[in-house]
Amino acid sequence: MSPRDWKSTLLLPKTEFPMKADLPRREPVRLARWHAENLYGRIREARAGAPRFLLHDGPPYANGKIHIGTAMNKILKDLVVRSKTLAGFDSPYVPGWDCHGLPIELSVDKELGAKKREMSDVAIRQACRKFAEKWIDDQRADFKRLGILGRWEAPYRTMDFSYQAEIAKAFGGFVDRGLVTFGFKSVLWCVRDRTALAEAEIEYEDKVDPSIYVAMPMPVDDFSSSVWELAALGVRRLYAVIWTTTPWTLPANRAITLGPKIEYVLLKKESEPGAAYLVADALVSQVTAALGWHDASPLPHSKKSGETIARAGLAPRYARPFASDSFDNFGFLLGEHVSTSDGTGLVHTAPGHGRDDYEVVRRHGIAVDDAALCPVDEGGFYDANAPEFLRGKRVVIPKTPDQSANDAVLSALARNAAEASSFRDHPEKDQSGALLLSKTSLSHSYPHCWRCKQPVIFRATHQWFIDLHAIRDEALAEIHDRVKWIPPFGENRIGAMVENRLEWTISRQRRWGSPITFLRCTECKEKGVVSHYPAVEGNVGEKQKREREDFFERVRETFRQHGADAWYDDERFPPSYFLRESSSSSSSSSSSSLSPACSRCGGRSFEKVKDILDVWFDSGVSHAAVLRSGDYGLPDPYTAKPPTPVVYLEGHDQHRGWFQSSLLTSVALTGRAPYDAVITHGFVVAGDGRKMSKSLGNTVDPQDVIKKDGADVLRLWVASVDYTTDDPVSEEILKRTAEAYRKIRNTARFLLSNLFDFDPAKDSVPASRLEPLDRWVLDVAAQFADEARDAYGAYAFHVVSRRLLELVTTDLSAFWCDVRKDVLYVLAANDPVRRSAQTAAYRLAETIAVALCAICPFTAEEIWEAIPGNAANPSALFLKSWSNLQLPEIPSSEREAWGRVLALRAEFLARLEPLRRDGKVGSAAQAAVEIGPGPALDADLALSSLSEEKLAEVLGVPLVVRSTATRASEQSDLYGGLTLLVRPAEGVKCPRCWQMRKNVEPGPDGICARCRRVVGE
RNA sequence: GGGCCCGUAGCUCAGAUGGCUAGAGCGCAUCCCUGAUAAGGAUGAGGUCGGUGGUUCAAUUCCACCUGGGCCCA
Repeated sequence: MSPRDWKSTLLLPKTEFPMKADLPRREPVRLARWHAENLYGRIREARAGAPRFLLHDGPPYANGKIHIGTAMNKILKDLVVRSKTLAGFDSPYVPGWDCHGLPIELSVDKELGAKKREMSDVAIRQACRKFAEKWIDDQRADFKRLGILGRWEAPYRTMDFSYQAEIAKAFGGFVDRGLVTFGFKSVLWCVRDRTALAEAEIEYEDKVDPSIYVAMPMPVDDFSSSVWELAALGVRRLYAVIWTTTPWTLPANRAITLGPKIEYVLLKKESEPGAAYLVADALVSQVTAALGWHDASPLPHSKKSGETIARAGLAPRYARPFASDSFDNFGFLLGEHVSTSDGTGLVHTAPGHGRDDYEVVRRHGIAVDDAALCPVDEGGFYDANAPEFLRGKRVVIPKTPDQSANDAVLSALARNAAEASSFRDHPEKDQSGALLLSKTSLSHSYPHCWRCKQPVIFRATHQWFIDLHAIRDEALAEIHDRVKWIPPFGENRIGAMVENRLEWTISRQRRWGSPITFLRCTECKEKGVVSHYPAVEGNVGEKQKREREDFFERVRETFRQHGADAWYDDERFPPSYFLRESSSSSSSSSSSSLSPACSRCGGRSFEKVKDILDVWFDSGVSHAAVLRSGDYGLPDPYTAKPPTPVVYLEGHDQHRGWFQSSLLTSVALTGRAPYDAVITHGFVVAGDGRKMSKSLGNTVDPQDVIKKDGADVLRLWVASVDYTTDDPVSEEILKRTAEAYRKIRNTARFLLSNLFDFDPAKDSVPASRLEPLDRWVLDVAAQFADEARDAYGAYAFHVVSRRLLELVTTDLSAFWCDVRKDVLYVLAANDPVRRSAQTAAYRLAETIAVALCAICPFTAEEIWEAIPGNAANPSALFLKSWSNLQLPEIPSSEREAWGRVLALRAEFLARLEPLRRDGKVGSAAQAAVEIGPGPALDADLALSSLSEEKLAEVLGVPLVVRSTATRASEQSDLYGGLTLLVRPAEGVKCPRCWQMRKNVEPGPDGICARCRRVVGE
């Protein structure tokens, strides 16, 4: 006869909650339900009227699949939104997309191929729109799959008609403030395709160019004599030596740039008494070697810094070549970009043909607005601004040697060299007296057009700018005084960038974007004059101001209705369309109102400017287009009372990008920063800390993680890293994350499985009647909840996830759950002690679900709905807040007492180990403890209401004996030398509760007295 | 080349204003349990705190330089 089956009399855990998460399969099901029941909308309704908190989405660019960095960014945002909701706020989230711009246009170019040439602007733009829409759909599906909660059915898109209208309005606002200017700027230019190129359209390839040294004469006059003791040095002729690989830019020379800290000397040749050549001290040997000047050496006491030379303050100081007036130049300028790694340390500066050149001139406050600064036309030919004998020569890719600008320039210079008198009156001679000192050739890396593969040039072209001078101080004040930067170094970073930024070039010669809505007078254009309507200048009369306002309002209305495509549709919306009076204009217009005229020539024929705005302008005005306009279901956060806090959260690369464009536009238009706080995160890198790249094969694809582990694991990873630095991700790291996930899941499952017969309404034990151990564990949960709430408040998500994991592993799984099994399984269902433990388990499960609901929403809800009483309305979890958690706390004295008791437990476990090693006991359940006398311990036990019996439960042993004897060998460090003896427990293992008991009944079916009482019979 | 930032055990993180044998969780090793079971528990081994120099009675913590890495510029 087999022994009786006591197991069936136990209340063993029971649950439907699966141990295996199977997230890749289950998450989509839950997602579909959230969508079907409009969870986002329900949360909005439930939180209506609550204090509002606004995370404003920075729009990702709609041209490809999301990568791990995009995923992390969106998950972090979701953590903010969900944790704020959890904190009781109404925290809406309207996701957005950045839709205009070059990358999309280029992709569409590629798709269209030759067809593009026959397509209208509007048709091209529609193709771009389709392309963006496709990727928005793709990305939206991925974001939703990540569990990001938001207004996905109505996101904002910078190509929305309403958004385009707001862009145009914002642009008008800039014009109104007088911040928009028009001028020249050096941009990359392909002379074959006759078009400006963006950095992304450039390929670097080797090219052979002339390498020349040129000496430009400096007059021996008051200026030069104020710097050097020329008379004493015996100098009668003075030259500044420059080096260049683009001789064709010499006719555009306007300055020589020196390094402020670089030391310069005067070189003298034995063979050429009376002449001196200015070069950088550090480059003397390099230059003399290159020129073959074996007899050259620096003049004594001629060493001067660039700063000294340039600041001497007397102009002009050198003769520039190829000019009718050689002294018509900006003289010596200072530039930090000057180096002594090659050349002469004196940089030939042509603001019409170089980016640095342009910058250095602008930084000296010199306007670059004269067409003569760039004597090269669209095809790369010298134009009327070049000396007559150079006109028609081509600066790059000449078809014949005769057409070569470089050759023409070099021979003109050569005619000067060595004072060859026979050329004195040659018509194709440079008159400045510049000397070609040396000409060799050099192979170097040079930018080429990616389409036609030809070398490109820098060429000054008409561009639109936003002048940042007027708003810089305001912007800096906002950066430093209003905005909270998280982490704090963001303040430095963006502050330095804004301080050093000269201007914002906002025009692009492209089609896919929001247009710069100005008209240009065609009559003036024929005369080579630029005249715009409405007035560009800030300082205009009332009438012009009103005209301008009307015009931009007309544009805004049109775009709102028809989109910015209207600007490109000259048939339906000719220039005159925009010149009609705005419908919102209040003036009683006479029916015979004349269309406006060009302020310069009085002409009435206009064409549209077809440049588009820099895409950073588009996304930069999202605060206006999305937050202020009301077009996307959001009440204006800035005028709300009290104002709604607005937070931006992006990678720290956006200090130069969106954070800055948003700040500048908002300051210019409204005088304040658009955000109250800016959170930045680092970049996702590979496991070894290096950047991810497809060629290295070290990328992690979010799709793969979702397919393998599920979105919740990816989310837990995001929540576990300190996002303020770079964030490595690798298979190993994700494996660790998945393990942590399983730990949390299994512990929750244990709690749930012990609630199968628990009805919270009927069976809950009030806090005052909870068992000491359960009071303690709920206090631990309360402490955790406080810390988690604070950490969420500080956006320190990794602190939340770490603390949650610690709670779950240490306090729950390894201790409370383990020790509580006896009570939960063995006692009668309704035993108050068991109900106490269940009450604790119930609250703990709730706590885990709530704490986890932002980090792992799928799993949190799964836990939540498995809690008794919640199945009917699982997503109610997402309407909970911390205050819904009922976690009784205990006095700190009791908490501290528990701390010491648990130290006693640790000591006991350590002392148990030798017995286990010797095979005397298997586990704590087979051990007994004899504890010596200790008044301090007695006090702690009293504080924590622990009888000897309950202390035994805490230690997980069947018996604790207090003895009066003190044996030195058993002394511990606790309680001033408390004695602690661990030994095998006496008695017999009860077949029902598996505890070692002395009171087990004899016979094959004998059980202990406690079990007998439970079982009855 | 410049600006900003980062570098604590295999992994993720703690380590106010410099001060005990640098901590936690995970992982790992060994052991236990088999009534959370493709689970659970215990114990333990792991760190020249990126490197060098300096300030100090004392530095992971302050300073300088170097090195590796990231972002943004040039």
